[in-house]
Amino acid sequence: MSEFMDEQKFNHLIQNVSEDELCDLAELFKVFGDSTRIKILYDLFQGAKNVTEICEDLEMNQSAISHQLKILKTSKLISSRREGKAIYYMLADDHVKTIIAMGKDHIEE
Amino acid sequence: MSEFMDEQKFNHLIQNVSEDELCDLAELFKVFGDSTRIKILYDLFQGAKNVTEICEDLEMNQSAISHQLKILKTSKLISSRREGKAIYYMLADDHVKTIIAMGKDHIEE
DNA sequence: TGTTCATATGAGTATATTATCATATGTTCA
DNA sequence: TGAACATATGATAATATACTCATATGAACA
Repeated sequence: MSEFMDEQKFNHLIQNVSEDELCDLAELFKVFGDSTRIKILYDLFQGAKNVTEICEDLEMNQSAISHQLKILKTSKLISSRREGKAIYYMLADDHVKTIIAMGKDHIEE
Repeated sequence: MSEFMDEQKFNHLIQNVSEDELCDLAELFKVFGDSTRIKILYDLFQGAKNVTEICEDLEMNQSAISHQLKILKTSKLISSRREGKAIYYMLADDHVKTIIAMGKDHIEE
C-alpha cells in the first residue's frame, strides 16, 4: 500500500477513524499549516535552540515567535527546558520529521 | 531514524529544505488542517464518490462541499472525472493516506 | 428546445488567525 | 534589592478562511 509504512500498521491506522479523531487530525495539521511554525520546526531539526536563536534564524520578532512556540508546545510538537535565563525548545519526537518528510515527498512530484 | 521510512530517502527529504519549500509545505498542510476537508479525504478512502454522495456522508450542503473540493483539487490531493451529470472525485495518490496515517500515529500517543 | 438534475461559482458575512505593541514575568548577578 | 537580559502574554488591528445564499453552468432526456 504505502511505500514507507508497514502495511499492517498502516491499515490499522486508517481504519474506523471517528469524526472526532478526524477533527483532532485537522487540528494537528493546522499547526503544520503556517509558514512561521513550520520554519520553527525545521529550525529545530538542527537541535535544541532558545527563543533568541530562533528569532535570529527566522529574522522575526520575539513576540511573534513566542506566540507560535506556545501553539507548537500546546500541540506537543515541541518541548522545552530552562537553562538560566534562556528557554530551549526542541522537537518532541520523530513524528514531526516524518510528517514533514511525507509532505515534502508529496510536493516533490 | 524513522520507524516508517527508509533512512536514506528520509535523510534526503529533510535536508536543505529552502524557505520557499517550507512555505509550500505549510500551504499543503493548511489544506489538511480543516475538518471538512479531512472528512472529505477520509470519505474518499472508500473510493470515488460524486458530490451528492459526499454531501450525504458529511451531512453538509452542496455549496460548502464544492468549495472545499475545489481547494483539494487545486492542491492536487484529489482528481475528478465526469460521469453523465455527476462528477466523481477520488484521491489523487497514496500520499494522502500516508500523511493522514502519520498524523493519526502522532495523535495516538 | 425546455426542463430537470448535478455541480460550480461569486458575493457577503461571521469567525479565526497572525503579527505587532506594550507590558508583565522570571532569572541572573552586581 | 535593583538593573539587565530572556521570554511570555494580553489587546488590538489586519488579513484570511469557511459557510451560506443566490445564481450560473453543464449534461441528459422528453
